[in-house]
Amino acid sequence: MYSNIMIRLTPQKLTELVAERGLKMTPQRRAIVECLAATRVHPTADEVFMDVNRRFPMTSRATVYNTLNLLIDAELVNIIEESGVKRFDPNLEPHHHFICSTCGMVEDVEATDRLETTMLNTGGHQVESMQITLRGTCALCFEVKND
Amino acid sequence: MYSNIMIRLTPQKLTELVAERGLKMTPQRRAIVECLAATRVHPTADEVFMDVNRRFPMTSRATVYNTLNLLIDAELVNIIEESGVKRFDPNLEPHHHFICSTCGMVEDVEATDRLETTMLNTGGHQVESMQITLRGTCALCFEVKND
DNA sequence: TCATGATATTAGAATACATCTAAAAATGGA
DNA sequence: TCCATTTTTAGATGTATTCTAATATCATGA
Repeated sequence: MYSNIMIRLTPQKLTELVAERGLKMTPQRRAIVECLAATRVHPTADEVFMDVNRRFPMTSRATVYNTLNLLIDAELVNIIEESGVKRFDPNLEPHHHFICSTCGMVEDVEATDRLETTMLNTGGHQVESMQITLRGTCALCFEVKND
Repeated sequence: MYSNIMIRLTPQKLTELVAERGLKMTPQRRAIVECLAATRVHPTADEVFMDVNRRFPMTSRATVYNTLNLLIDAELVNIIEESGVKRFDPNLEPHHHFICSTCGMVEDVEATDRLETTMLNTGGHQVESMQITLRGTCALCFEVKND
């Protein structure tokens, strides 16, 4: 399902960001980025917080939120909002999402050129990005339903 | 920009819903639906609350949230989540959205057949709906920036 | 290496949005 | 009109995020 050439957030990208902006490299920032870089489940802020605290107990929520916001601001992480929950997506390759209405799972869907070429009438606004969200029942939940 | 044939939530639809489910018709429910039916700005729950309170002072937030959730459950209203804010959309015609990154404005974008025919590889999941979100700078904000 | 100044982290308070609760009020059918 | 049921209400509670200000850490230059 996933190819290996996907562009992803890496610890190296954090180092670049920190240098660019005159920020400081900290173990917390590194741990948060490593957590994001290692997962494909689009974790929530709380999931990142808990993951980081396994390795760095005493990491505060404020630091997790600050770092996530820093990464979003730098466009190294995208945000997905669904059912009142924000999820963080470190996949930098243009792509879309499938969200399961039953279990809430969010999965990346490869973008195709065909769909990127939009014919939508946007009423004179400057369009900078396009995001498709597919909703439905994931293969697993569908199986559970029909047994 | 908007055609007149758009399918929209109407007070009549509320009446039908209430009859269908054995619920009761109340002035609060009617006022909330009238507020939604009359607007194209995709109001937040708080905006609905304030609008309804202009005509019905003492309407509680709980009632507004209950009614909005009832309408969402009945699929008479759709929800748009952006920047941590939920907005309510009474346009029932399949359509997409443009969101201005500067002012936060959400505008409906007509759906075209061409785009509905998706060629996306969805990895064996059952896709039930497709929602496109375009982001950028709206005509007004673009003008302000460039003067 | 160390001192220095700037930046980051922390715990807990504050805020914002949404839901829950239980008592009072309103609805609509008999 | 009466009555059972549903709805509404104000305020409490819950949940996610941001703010605060004191403390700790980082990285530069001496």
